[in-house]
Amino acid sequence: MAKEKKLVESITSMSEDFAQWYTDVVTKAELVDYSGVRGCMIIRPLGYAIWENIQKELDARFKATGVENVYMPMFIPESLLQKEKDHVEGFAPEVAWVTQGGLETLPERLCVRPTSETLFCDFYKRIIQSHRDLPKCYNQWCSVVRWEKTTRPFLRSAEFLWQEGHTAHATAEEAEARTIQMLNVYADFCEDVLAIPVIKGRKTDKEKFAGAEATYTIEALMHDGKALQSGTSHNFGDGFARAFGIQYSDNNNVLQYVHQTSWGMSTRIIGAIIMVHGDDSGLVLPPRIAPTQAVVIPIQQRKEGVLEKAAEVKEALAKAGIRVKLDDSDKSPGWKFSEQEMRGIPVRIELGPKDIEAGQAVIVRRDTREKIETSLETLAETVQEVLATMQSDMLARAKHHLETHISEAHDYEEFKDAVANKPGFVKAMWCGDVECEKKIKDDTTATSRCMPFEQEDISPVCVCCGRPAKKLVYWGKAY
RNA sequence: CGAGGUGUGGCUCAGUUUGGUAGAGCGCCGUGUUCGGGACGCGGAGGCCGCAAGUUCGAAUCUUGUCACCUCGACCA
Repeated sequence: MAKEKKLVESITSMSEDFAQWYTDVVTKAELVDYSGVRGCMIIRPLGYAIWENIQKELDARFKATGVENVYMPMFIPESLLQKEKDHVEGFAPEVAWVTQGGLETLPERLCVRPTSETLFCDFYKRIIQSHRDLPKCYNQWCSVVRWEKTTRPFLRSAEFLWQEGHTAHATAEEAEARTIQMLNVYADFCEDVLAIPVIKGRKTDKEKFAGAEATYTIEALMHDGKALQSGTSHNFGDGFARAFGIQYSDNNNVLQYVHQTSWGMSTRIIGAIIMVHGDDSGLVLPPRIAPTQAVVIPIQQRKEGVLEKAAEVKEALAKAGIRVKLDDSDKSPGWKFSEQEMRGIPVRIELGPKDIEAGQAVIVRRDTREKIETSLETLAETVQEVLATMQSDMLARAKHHLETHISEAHDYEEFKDAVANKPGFVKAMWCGDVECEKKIKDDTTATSRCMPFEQEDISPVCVCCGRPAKKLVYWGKAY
């Protein structure tokens, strides 16, 4: 009896089958639908509204650091893509090609952008001549295409939405500073707005972006203990500049190569919101990102005055700046409760004849189902408070989950046991040799997630080979 | 790309072994009673069974081919 009743029978429970739970939530909360094109998803109004909020928040943060938005073509001539060797090798297996225009075969095939470094480089080469032209800090919101073998809504789709920032700087120091700055923008955004704590660190050479000198990442931990790379920021050094010939005259009139960065966050982060906060009743949206923060559910709505009062309450909340809706459909209240929970709306406000008589309403939190009876006079303020509390509680819970799912391994047996039996990140020392990374992956399927900025020294030797250790690495199974 | 699985009203599926008038539940439409955790009555609409050939008097069912999707691996945000 103590066991919580599962209110929504149509969602597979997390503990039973996490992958199926994810698919159920994504489709039943109407975030996405499958399309007629393999691996491509239809993002439905709720899913897209979440993305719009993400865009709004991130865009403001970018612009506060001096970033300007542009738009690049979605096609890249093959010759352009070929210019940076590591880059093309990294992306070649997953690009889509356009070979025909109208009825004619194209003289040079066009790649549908998997990312736009080459286009930005080609453009920067033309518009940068002097140190006075620097820095250039451009960003674009667009979709990209990667011909993935297996796909999942949000987590890995053949076409996905993202933003990609591309900057060019006079010095290596400036480029490095910008790389770290943008990583911090992502990390702060995840914590403050999405209530998702992340581990910040640097990727190993094996895991870094094709063509980058250094890749920094934020890694989030999903409810099932798997890691999700949630945003990346790359320092290209002058590698792309040399490949594309992007040079400027410094103040001594000496030609110098620019130093570049790029950084991106995609609709994949919506998958993180789902898998960090969701529960067996469906989606749970952090109030700050929720398209609808509160829904007013009238009880016995055909009774005299109920709907009118409900509409009044809704207006009052809207006036206070709360994103609120009134559900006056003729479904039963129980149905509406489940629907609200499935779609992750942070609070619902129940309002029936009894409440109206008492001059109150019942606020119910999505995350805890706590019921709070509140006077109608102070309802807006109380809802604001509840939303704020819920936001911070969600972050605290996610932090607790993260902290309690990090284990340490000092030798290989301990490591293999941790990967197999302790879901989450495993901290272990590494010698820096890619062969050890490969062996670990072959033996355990875990990959290096990052070398955290906050380094510790938990053992003098590599967890894999026993040679002297160079770095502490977070390892884990990843999406 | 490897291994498995599934295609039948909007959804979930039964029917296929043994060929013989296409079914159920949910949803949907109309209507009335309901309403504090997925209400109920009555009436109704909706499917050439993924697609294409073949076998047969007759194919959702048998044969061959083909396409799509899902799950798990290898590759990636």
